[in-house]
Amino acid sequence: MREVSLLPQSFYRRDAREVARELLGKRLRHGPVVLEITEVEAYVWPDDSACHNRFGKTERTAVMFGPPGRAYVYLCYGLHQMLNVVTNEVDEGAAVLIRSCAPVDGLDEIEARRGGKRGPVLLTGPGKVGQALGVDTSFSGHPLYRRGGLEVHDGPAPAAILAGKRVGIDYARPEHRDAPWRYAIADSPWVSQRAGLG
DNA sequence: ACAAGGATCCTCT
DNA sequence: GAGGATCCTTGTT
Repeated sequence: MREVSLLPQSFYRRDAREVARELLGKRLRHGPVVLEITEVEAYVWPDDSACHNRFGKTERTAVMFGPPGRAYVYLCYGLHQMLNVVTNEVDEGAAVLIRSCAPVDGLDEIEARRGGKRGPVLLTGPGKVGQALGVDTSFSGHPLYRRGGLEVHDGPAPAAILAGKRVGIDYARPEHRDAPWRYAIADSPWVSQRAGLG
């Protein structure tokens, strides 16, 4: 790929919604696989009844309350590895969920990990991103701003961004369930559940 | 120690 | 559009 251009830890030390919007177009890299981030969701501090921080700091969510710029990976429905990026200051539990990506490099590896599938179905959904990238809960706490292993690099800013409601959080209070904290690159085919984005 | 439910994906209809 | 897979985290007893 191009020049090494890791995002600094300071990039992540602010509100999750701001980090989420700016992560669009950036690159996730893990070994031969390089992905462009195309869709994200912000889970914010301090008041968000959809966020895992709603029970306070627990064993699982402790990394969310730690330093920004680290991975927060958790298991969903017993089988999906969900990759998040920790934001905000220490002791503030917030993160950005990576929902969809587009392939940049390592397509053979991506397709192999995704069962030989082709096209947008490869990477449009958070469980798919985790599988294609080859991450699991053992990556939780891994610093993304240092070289080695899973990394986040700079990338071209998108021309236009769409926002909409977050997906799969019907249990949250209305003001959080309906908040437009999901962001995607406009006109990208690599976006899940396009309905609801505007 | 237990029961409940989940920031999803795939297959089939 | 509906349902099952699959197991960990959490709150409660």
